[in-house]
Amino acid sequence: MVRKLDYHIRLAEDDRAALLALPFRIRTYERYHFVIRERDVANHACVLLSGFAVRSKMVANGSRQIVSIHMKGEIIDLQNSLLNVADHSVQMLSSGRVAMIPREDLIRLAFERPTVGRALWTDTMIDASIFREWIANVGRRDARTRIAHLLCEFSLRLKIAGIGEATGYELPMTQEQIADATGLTSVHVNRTIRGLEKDGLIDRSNPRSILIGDWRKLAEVGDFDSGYLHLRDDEQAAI
Amino acid sequence: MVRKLDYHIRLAEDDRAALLALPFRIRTYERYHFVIRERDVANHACVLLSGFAVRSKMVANGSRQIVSIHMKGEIIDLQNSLLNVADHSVQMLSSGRVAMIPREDLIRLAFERPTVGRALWTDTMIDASIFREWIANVGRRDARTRIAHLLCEFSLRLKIAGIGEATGYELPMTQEQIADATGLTSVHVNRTIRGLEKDGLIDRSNPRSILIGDWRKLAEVGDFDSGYLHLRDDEQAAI
DNA sequence: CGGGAGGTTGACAATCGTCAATCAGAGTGG
DNA sequence: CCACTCTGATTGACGATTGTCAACCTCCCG
Repeated sequence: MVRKLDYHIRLAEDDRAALLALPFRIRTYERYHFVIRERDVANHACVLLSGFAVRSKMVANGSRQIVSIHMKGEIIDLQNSLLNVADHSVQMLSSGRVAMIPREDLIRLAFERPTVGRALWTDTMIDASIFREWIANVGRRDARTRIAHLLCEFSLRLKIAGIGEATGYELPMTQEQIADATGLTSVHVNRTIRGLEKDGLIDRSNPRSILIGDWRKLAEVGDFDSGYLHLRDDEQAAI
Repeated sequence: MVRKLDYHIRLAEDDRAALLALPFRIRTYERYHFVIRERDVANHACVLLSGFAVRSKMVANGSRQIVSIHMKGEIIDLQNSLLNVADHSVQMLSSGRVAMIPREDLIRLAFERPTVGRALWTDTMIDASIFREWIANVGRRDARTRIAHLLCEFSLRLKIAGIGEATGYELPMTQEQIADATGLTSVHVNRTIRGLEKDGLIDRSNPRSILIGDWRKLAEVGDFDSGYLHLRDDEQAAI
């Protein structure tokens, strides 16, 4: 988490130390367990220490929409906690550990140390930028493009976080979860993914991972422009 | 704007004064003019003083997605300015005035005065919450529900801002713009709106405004739950 | 009075969803 | 080791929502 916050706003040594000195409690969650549910009251900001998690919302007809996917090191529940009552659920995709930091301690730190505060605020902003891209993804792109876009985003974020390679990575999502993230049905996701495979863009011979044949080609199919991730210039250039 | 920031985080008199003392430059924009375009570098946070504006993104096939709609008093370009390079465009829906505050002055104030900082941060968070709801709206609801939801959100936000009534308001959007906000086509928006009219849910006898017959019924059709707007308890209760 | 933007409508096509059946693989208990 | 079960992937047939194309209409404004 410190590494991630340090990404845009350079943190001084004592800022890092203060972050690490925050009180916290660690909890382990099983796959598919909820860290928090819509409408609950949130008192803690949660940092994902291992595993993957999603944030999601339910709609009236019973279907759900995944609004973001998170990997280790990311802050998954700052938004709910600062707004007090949760407008979305946070659920584990795989088992993993979560550090829970009391809300007030984090807020105090944010304003005692402007650099930390600015880093947290920036993190919130980038979250919002990704939400905007997802609105466009779900609203204006066809199934093939949507899924390719999602795969590109995930591959790049994993690479930046030092968890995977751009050419392939472990994908902890079922096709139904991909459907919930892209606003499609699992059946259609299945067909679309098979189409991407047939065209040699991806390889799913191992059903729990993704191999990307030609990243640039997939990015083109997925109308993927990494600008919205607001990467640092050096990493932007390395894509 | 001060009024809006004061909404959740109670500002002291000197906090308000400091906000009002921020340097700014006022610009007037005509209808459809751009305040900022995707990929531009943003140096100013913009506050909408009058009129309406949208934020939007373009996708590869040439269509665009509106990701949010803004009314007077709202901060429309804080996100682009803090992230430096714009990931989306800001465009006027009607002519109006915009106050441009130098980014660094606003950031300095945010950390000099924690209360102001917390208010700005909260504003960012609520923006993000609305984005999440829009992802769900566009991803998982059918056309009728989507449009009804949009109309409900707009009506409520106008009411809270003291600009309109819940039962009816001026709607500065063409059907094509509604289409871009809901991920539909203007033709389908037209048909869907006519359907809502036929069922007596809304009245568009004046094409530039919306009259809502039965708010609760429209909210039900639109699967609208105001939780994601994070209203204050008193106003939440008054719905 | 002409031009243009936006609204309305119809016919038809395409994408995507629904329903349902089958299959493959992992874990479990006997 | 072998049923048994459960979850998730796969496939086909069919249907529904939504998009496309194109025409026409209605204002509003210079």
